[in-house]
Amino acid sequence: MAERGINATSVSEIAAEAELANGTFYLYFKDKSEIVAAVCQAVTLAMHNEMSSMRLSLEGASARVSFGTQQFIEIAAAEPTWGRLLMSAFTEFEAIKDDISRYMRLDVALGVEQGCFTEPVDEFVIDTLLAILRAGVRSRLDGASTVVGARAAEYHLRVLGMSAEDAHRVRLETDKVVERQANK
Amino acid sequence: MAERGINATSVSEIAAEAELANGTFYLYFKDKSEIVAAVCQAVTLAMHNEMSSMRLSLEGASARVSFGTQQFIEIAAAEPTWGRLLMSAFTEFEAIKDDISRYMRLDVALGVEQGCFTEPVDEFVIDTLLAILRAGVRSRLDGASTVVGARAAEYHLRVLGMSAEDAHRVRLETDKVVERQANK
DNA sequence: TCCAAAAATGAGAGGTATCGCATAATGAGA
DNA sequence: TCTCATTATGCGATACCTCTCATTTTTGGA
Repeated sequence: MAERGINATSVSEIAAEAELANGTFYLYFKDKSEIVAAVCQAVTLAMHNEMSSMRLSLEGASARVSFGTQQFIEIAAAEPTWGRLLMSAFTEFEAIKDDISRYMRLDVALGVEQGCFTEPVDEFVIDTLLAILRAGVRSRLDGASTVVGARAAEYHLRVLGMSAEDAHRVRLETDKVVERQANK
Repeated sequence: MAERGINATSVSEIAAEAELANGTFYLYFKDKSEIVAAVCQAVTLAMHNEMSSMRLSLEGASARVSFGTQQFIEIAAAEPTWGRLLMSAFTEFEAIKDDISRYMRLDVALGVEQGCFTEPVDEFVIDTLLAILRAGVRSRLDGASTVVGARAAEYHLRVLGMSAEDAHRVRLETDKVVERQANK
């Protein structure tokens, strides 16, 4: 599915791979989209694990948001096959939203507590941040440079209420950390 | 298609309505998605026309962006059938992006000229603004109040480099105009 | 050994997109 | 005005797909 695309992978193929008949597939998944969601959940979990230790080492919530955003985009770009799969699942399935936003929510809430974000943590801010993240990943997969990750990170901070200058400063500071992570 | 949904409308039905055979459909559209894009293009054009006179009466680019964003969301919410159609087309088809962003581009460029926006007008800002707009429409269609329109407008201005306070001020000022448009 | 529940099956209904072929429209030259 | 090659338009059988459902097979506790 990751290699040939979602549409090019038929349910019959999946069933055959599992040595089951076509119809049996539907006993385990409501429809084709549900298995895609399940795969994406695993992918996002792996992505979060890959960056969690470094993310948690950052004290400031704004730095965490900045780092998380850039890193998510870079990881997705480093594995375009999975990145693309994730993108196609992003809008089609509600379920995936929760998985991707889980850590984002925590960081944003922390930022409000720390006083660096003025925006309340509700469904709509999260949706907005996710939308920006998605735009960043898409752009990066389409060939844009690493700069889009940095910009997406700054946009996140701006939406959360930080001034353009502060957002820029925070993002510059996380660049070292992003660099360090890239060399791992 | 608007009434029963995209998926519930089969190509054969469309062809039958046009009094043509199934296969003939594909002489006019590459695939089903292409006719959806064409329909959406017409819808967005109608939406822009509906608000263009009021939008152009605003002098400041930031006010135009704020008004345009809120108004787009409200129009889409007022005609949920078309709004939903638009949303499903939004991510699936590149073509629709250009139609929706056409006027946004002009307003943002004007804002840079007027000095109220610091962000360069490139593909990625536009993608980001569109992503936020989309999140707003979706949220509104899912039952959120008119507040999401206002918030989406402020987020737009923040991403474009305005401080949270300035963005808020501009948005409050456009509220009267939005009100006036709603009563038309 | 029996049998109800659980698991699996595959035919079939309805969909999308393709393709080779048939027919209609066009327009340049005699 | 007629002819006819060329191009545009239309057709429907076909391959392959998704999802449903009546039916059959398997399983494991009594």
